[in-house]
Parts: sequence; C-alpha cells; structure tokens
Amino acid sequence: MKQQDDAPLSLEAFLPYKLNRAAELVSRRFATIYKDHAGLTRPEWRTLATLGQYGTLTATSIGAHSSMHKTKVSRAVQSLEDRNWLTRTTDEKDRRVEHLMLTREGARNYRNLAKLAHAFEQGLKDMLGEQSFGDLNKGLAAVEKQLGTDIFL
Amino acid sequence: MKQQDDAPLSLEAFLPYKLNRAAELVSRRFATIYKDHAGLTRPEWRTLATLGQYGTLTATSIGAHSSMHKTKVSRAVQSLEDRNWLTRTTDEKDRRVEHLMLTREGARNYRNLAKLAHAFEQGLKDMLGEQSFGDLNKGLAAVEKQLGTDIFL
DNA sequence: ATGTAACAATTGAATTTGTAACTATCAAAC
DNA sequence: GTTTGATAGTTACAAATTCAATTGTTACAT
Repeated sequence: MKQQDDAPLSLEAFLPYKLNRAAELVSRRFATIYKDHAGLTRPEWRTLATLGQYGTLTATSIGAHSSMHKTKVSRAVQSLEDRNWLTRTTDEKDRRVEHLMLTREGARNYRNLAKLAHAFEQGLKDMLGEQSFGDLNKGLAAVEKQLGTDIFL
Repeated sequence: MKQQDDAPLSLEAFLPYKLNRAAELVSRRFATIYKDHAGLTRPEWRTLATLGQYGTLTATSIGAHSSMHKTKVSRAVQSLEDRNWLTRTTDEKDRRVEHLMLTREGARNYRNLAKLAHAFEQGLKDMLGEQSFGDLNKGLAAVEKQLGTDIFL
C-alpha cells in the first residue's frame, strides 16, 4: 500500500484545483478587457474571436472551435447580431445551416480586441517570465493532447 | 510597431483560452468521481476537502482556502449539514462565527474521496508524463505567484 | 412517396451562480 | 451607553448556464 493512500489531500496542491484557480485568475483579468472595452460576455467574446479568426463559420463550428455549448453559441450569436456585429446567411444547399460573418463594425471591434488580447498575453509572458510561460504552455499542450479528444459538447 | 499588432488572434493558441479549456477538461473528469461516488457538487467537494484537510474551520476561512465565494460556501455547508457530514458550533467568544467540523460519516467520505483524488492525480501524472506534469505545475505556480494576490472574493 | 433517423439551430424550464441587501454580532470611538 | 463601522453568515433577486424538448430541414431506406 502506498504511503499517500491515507494522506490527507492538500487542495492547494491538487492539480485540478490549481488549474481551475489559475484559469480563473487569468480569465477574470482578461474578462475586464473585453467587458470594459466592448461590454461583451465571455461567450460573446469567444464567438467574436472565432469568427474574426476564421472569417465565416456556422454556429456549430464556432462551438467546436471555441469549446462552447451550442446554446451558448446561439445566444451569443443573437446578441452580436443585435449589435450589428455579424450577419447571418442561410445556406442555399442546406437551409438548416446559417453562415455567420462579421460586419465591418464587428470586424473593427474584433481587431481592437485582438490587439488588446495580444498585449495581454505579452503582459502575462513578461510577468511570468519566458521560462515559466513556456513551461505552462508545454504543460497545457500535454493536457490537451491527452484529454482533448473527450466528447465535450 | 510589432508584426503581431495586426495579426488575427488564434484562440486555440491564446493562453487564457487554453488554460480554461485544460481546466475544464480535467475538472470534468474529476467531477465524475465525486459526483458518481458521493453525489457531490463542486462547491460541496471543495468544502469537504478543505474541512478534511484542516479539521475545523469557519465558513469564511473555507472560502479563503478553496477560492470560493461566501455564498457558495454557505450553500455547500448547508447541504453537507443536511447530509450529516458536518456539524456547526457557534463560537463562545464571538457568536457571529461558526466552527465547522466533519462528522464521523463526513470524515469517512472525505477519506474515500481523498484516496480517489490521489489516484486521479497519479493517473494524470502517468498520462502526461513526469516531464509535462512538472512543467504544468511549474507554470501554474508562476501564475499563482504573480496573480494569486488579486482580491478574489 | 413515405417513414425514419439525423442534424442545425432555437427555445423554455430548471439549476446554478453572483450581486447586493439584510440580520446579527462585535469592537472601538465618542 | 450609544453611535459608528466592520465582520460572519444568510437570503433574495437577477443573470448566466445547463438540460430537454422543439422546429425545420435533409438524407436515406423502404
């Protein structure tokens, strides 16, 4: 029997907890950026970011690229459409599908936020240092590789 | 002006996104353990884990140790009390304060789950490999060190 | 062509969460 | 000793999230 079988667990040292905590710390900081600058929620930000990156996508593929449940995507798309940041076009061949694309205004806001996002990430890199930043990225990549194929949505 | 100032952002490569995704992947897996074995929610699990680790605590200090908002703690404590997994004792000197302690049954369930948690973490270590697991931990520690002092609750 | 299954997207209802207000208590100032 | 401000914990309400069912459409087998 291993020693640690009866060891009390240290939550602060437990990987799932630490991962969540770090994710929250970082996300909260970044959230202030897209919230203060554009009044976006996280699902809205992710939708904007995904469309900005890929150009034109369906709601389903936005969900796939940004790990969001389809209802979150649906509501975020609705909200961005209400702001005139994106437009919908029904697919000719398959009328279940809608192609989503940023409007000029949506694209402009995307570029602003993308710039802020890059700056934010650079700031993190500076804070953490090249070494730790690299370690973190390597570690996260390993998690993604091992668990990323889970059915998620 | 740096090159990337106008580069579109890659969400999949963006640290806040990657951190969140990894945290969710890991947390969801671990959540099945405390959910299936004990029917706990995450706040309940964290409360149990914190009490199991420290013995006797107030609700406020549970929140401090487990990064949970006091309303979450309050509800989790209520729920664990309903199961008879913990008891409250009002402090003699300061009657605002309640000292929370696991019951025998709560402690037994804690030990079971702590064992499963250790096994889970060991499984992760095996999956990721010693190297990546270490990288991840180092990276997360750096984040905690830099951002962990944020006012959080 | 008709029935069945699958899929894209939305909607409604239940659950969970966070914000802010509230209760009760204490300590310290006046 | 009474007011003021702070703190522990709970509760009420609003916002966000999830789950389940719904709608509209397509593909495919009979």
